[in-house]
Amino acid sequence: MRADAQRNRDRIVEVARLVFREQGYDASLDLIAKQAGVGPGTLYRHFPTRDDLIDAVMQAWVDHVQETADKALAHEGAPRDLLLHWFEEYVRLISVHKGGPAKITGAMGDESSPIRSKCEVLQAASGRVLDELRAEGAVRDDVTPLQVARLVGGVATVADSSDLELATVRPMLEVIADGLLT
Amino acid sequence: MRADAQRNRDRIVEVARLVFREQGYDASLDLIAKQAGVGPGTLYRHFPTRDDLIDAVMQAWVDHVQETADKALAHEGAPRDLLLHWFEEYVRLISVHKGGPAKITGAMGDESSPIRSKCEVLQAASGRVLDELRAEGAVRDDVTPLQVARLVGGVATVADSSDLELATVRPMLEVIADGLLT
DNA sequence: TGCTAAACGGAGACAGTCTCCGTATTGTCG
DNA sequence: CGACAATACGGAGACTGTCTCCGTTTAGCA
Repeated sequence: MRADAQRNRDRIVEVARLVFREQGYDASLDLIAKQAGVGPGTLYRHFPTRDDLIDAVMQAWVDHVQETADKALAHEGAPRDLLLHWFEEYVRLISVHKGGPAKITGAMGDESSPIRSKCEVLQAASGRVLDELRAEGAVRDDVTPLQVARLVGGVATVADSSDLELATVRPMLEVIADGLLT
Repeated sequence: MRADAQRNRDRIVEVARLVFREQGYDASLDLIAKQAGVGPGTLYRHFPTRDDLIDAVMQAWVDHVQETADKALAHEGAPRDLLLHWFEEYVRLISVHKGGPAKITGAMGDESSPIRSKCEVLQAASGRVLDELRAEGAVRDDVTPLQVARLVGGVATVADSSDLELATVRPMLEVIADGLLT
């Protein structure tokens, strides 16, 4: 890629990150282009679809997911606590941007979504936690990690769109955790 | 209301029902107006917001909810079966239109949403089923009906946006049911 | 029949998406 | 260094959807 193209691409992603955080994932792309000091054409050439741009913005977020999963795994205590703790972190992780939960959970399992690659990291992290517990025989094994991700993602989606407090969300996560534990 | 106004209103609702079913709740309102043979102004006077129109469309749906809840309650069998059966019906009920689950679950508990009145019927129906089971001491009582509605609504939202089969959804509902049962 | 309040409808302002293509910049090769 | 592809830019503008304003029409009543 030509140097100027790279520069512009970086600037667009940087601006998009800020705008998305402020206005949610449905912010105007033309506005992002303008704020980045480029024409709409340039933005659309680099990122043909909105999802492509979101995908780029999420790159940084991926590292954060990895780290959080590591911490959750290091968490000492009863399986229920570990599970609940991870669920809470999971909800927090996918809720950093307004509309994030729906976006991410919807993309999960959708082969054609460019966001999916990012979801895989999340799913992998989730899988690690689940495997850990499964090895101890603490959770039922007739439910796939993907289904668990969707269950928790569903709660996060509702919480996001209804602006629910963590205190309201926790009992719902408890239900899922209890339903999962053997 | 003047007779011609009533006629137009009815026509708009009727057309909207068909269009929403086909294209989902984000179909073009101007198109609905055109199909109903009225100007956009007329549509927007009757229904200032999209939600107001959706609300009107849902009126018929409410009766259906009532009826389904009655049937579920008449369902003989173990509490787990009753619960699971109701959950499946619940998902089906709120999924009749594309985008319905997100719309309905998001409106739940939002005082200002015009759709909420319709959700109340759903919540009431859900409450009846839950109360029935609670009376038998079959389900935990530290979770509110609203939270249950959100849990199941979350699953439906994900299922809707990911086009999941009922077979994929059922295990997720089982998790919730098992987490709820004492 | 004539009047008035109510209702209509469509032109058009506005905002967002996305593309096309003339112009400008980059990097390479003689 | 200079010229020439190749690459990238950007913005005008087509298109779609939302929503409003206001001149025109109509229903219903006296």
